[in-house]
Amino acid sequence: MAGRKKQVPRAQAVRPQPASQAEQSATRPLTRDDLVQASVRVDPDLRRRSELLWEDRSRSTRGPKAAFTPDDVVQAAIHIAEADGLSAVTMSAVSARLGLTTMAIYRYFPKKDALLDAIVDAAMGRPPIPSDPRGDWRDDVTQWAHAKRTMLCARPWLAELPFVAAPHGPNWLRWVEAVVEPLSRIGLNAVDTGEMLSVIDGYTRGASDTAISLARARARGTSDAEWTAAVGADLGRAIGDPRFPAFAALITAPSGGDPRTMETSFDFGLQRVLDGIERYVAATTTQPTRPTRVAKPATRSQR
Amino acid sequence: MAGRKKQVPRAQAVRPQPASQAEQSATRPLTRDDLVQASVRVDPDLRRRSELLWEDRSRSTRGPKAAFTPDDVVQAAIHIAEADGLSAVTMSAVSARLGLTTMAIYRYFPKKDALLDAIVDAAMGRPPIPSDPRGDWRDDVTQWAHAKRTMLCARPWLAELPFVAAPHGPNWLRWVEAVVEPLSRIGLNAVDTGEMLSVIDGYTRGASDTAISLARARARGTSDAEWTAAVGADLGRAIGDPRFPAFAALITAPSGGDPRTMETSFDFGLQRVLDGIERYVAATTTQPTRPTRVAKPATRSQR
DNA sequence: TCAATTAGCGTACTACGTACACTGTACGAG
DNA sequence: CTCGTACAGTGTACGTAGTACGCTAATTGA
Repeated sequence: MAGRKKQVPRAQAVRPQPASQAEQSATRPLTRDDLVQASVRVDPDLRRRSELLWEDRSRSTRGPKAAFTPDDVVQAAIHIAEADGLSAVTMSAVSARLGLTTMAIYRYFPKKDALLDAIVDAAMGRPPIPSDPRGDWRDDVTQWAHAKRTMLCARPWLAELPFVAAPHGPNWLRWVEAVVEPLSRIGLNAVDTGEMLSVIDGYTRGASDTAISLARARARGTSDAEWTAAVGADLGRAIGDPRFPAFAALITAPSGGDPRTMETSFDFGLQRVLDGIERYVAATTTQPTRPTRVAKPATRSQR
Repeated sequence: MAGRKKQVPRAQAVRPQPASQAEQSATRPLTRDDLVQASVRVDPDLRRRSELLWEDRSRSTRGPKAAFTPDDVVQAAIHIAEADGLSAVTMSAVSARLGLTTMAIYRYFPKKDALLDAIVDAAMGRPPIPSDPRGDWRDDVTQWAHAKRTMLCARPWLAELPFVAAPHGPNWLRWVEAVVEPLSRIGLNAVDTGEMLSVIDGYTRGASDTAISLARARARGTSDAEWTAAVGADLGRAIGDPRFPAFAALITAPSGGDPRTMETSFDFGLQRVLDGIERYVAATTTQPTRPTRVAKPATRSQR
């Protein structure tokens, strides 16, 4: 009943927020400070899901002993997801794997959403530990990005979940911490450091999509040849279509004997991103009075 | 029956591809050329879904006239998604909106998957048209990235779909074309142009996540204050926790009177990415014999 | 000892996707 | 003009998933 679907009455039209709130960040733009403010009044459903990720689940000793821990349930669900994909993770399947009946799972997680939250966080695992605090931040960030990409590719079923809106659990914070630490070594102020975090994490997740798609196809039993054929067939529709001349030229151009694998491509792009960060760092530290680089949308601010 | 779930038998263990294929891109690395190869033998289900996106749906004149077009169905579904979220898009709801019974939808789309594919492509809409071919590529790419981000934020329910594995429809190709065109103006070779495409699109999608999350909260009726409180409450758990010192320091640091909105933050990061690309362009064009920049993973290749 | 608390079970209800058979309609070949 | 073919939409029914609710039994603090 407390689900978040259909909270809005059907009669309400396309624009759920008529005029009371900004639709983009126009009238009341959200700033970083807003995010840091203390929580006052939160959607109780999300609140509960978040708490389930963080709270210590060992309160009462009364009653019969539980046969499993919440983590056992999560591991069972992850096992099913690895084997048969996320769609096979049903409450029945998870309980059956533990030798329980369907409803027993609800003693561990009140909703399937909450279980999925826990699965996401557990599946992320631990990030690599950065080098010593005197190491080169660029090496550590590179290692982090590759590790995150590898993690995402190893669990392609994670991409089937709405990654964005899930509550942030301990492992999520661990991953963030592992990249903020080297980024903090750059010497930028907090705001800029946050921007760099967004750039690197954004690139890492966004640019891993193709590899994730391949990994998912493999997990489904599709051969690499089949996958490339399917993707190639879609992209190939651009060839000869007058609507897509530039893209058609791109994919038909010879690669010139420099075949790059997906991972080296990822690394190549990552180094460009890090180059851009370094250029900013150089410009900032050389010139202590950093100019405010606020750009109007769709307009290049600075180069 | 033809679904892609449970194709792999349950007994198969965690690693679905034991030794026949490479697990990462180690033994048989996939290169860009593989993608361009002609299609031979493809998953018939995905094949069909892709064809439904491209084929001309006006073949036979026999039989009764259809009351709607496939696009009418898609628009009805999109309307429901905008109003009540993606979970409200059921076959019943879509047909009811058109004044039909549930099963009538299957005359237009054989599976819900196929309908969702069409919804995704239609919801992407048309990209902005690049400036004249003599314009600055950087302006056009910046405009494109902002437009894509705006598009994603305007339809936050798109993020609930597994964006990655969906077939690529006409609008998807239009968006790609719209950014490949200015990228082609840089003067890089095809391989490098493809890399830059990946960098920019990856950053754009990945770095839009927070804004999408906010947009989704708004669509659900959550106020901005509630959303910031929820996110802030999660992030705030880092404060005081010895496991997350760097991140705690980051979010507790004063912003120094330079509050950036989400959109300016996005643009700031985008300009860093474009800086990195420009730096590479400068290095490449100055020195015609471009060195092969292939990095081993987790190791910086060049700076 | 006993009352409170809680693990797991069984039943039942709802919603959703969709297979299948059926009805009626419109066109085109004869 | 007619009639068979092809197709739009309907109605029914089934399987699966999530989960509300109440029950039983086990465990332990008071």
